Amino acid sequence: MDNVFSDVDCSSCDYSFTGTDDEDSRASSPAHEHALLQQPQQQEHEQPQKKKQRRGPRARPDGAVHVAKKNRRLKANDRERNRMHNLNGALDALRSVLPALPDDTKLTKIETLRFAHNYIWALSETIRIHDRARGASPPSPGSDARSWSSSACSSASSPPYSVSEPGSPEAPEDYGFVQADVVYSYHPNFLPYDSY
DNA sequence: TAGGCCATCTGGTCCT
DNA sequence: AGGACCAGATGGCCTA
Repeated sequence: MDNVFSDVDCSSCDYSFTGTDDEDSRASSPAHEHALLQQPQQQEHEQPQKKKQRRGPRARPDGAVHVAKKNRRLKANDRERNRMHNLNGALDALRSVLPALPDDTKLTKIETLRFAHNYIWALSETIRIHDRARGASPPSPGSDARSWSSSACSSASSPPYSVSEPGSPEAPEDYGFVQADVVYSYHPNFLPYDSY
């Protein structure tokens, strides 16, 4: 719930100003100089002998333009950071509604997505089987999650899996949950990663 | 120490 | 023009 940013520890925030830059790192804004210029990549590949050549004496634009450019970049970095934090928050929220693994290990991002996918599918299967058992009554109108499961999975086919990736399951049994009633006894040792 | 996972930066592209 | 989104690159941390 409130662990939305739990995995965003600030261990990675201890930016050390490396002072290297391809462009120019001197235009650091005091507001977030902590987020600034973690540009190790440029430094990393800087050849000791061959100094990285600028494109010419005019490669560096005049100060004002350059500073404006730099500021835009910094703002973009900030937004991007925020965006990723939001994404991680959503991922955490997703983790919080998934059954917890016994060893309390935190699912990785990809595992979370796969697990959620499997879990939704399994729950949908449960509902479908339950509905069928109650007299083959069609899914109630307006049913949301069921709609796709009853249409796309009308014959217990695999859930719609838009993210095609190598080894992505084609058959339901590849999803870790073979029978829908298995959901009731959700297997605590289910390792989503292994299914792929 | 290699490999996996992650956060961040960055430049490109698309959209409003 | 500026923001959102995306993918590649990079370096840090952790674990087998």
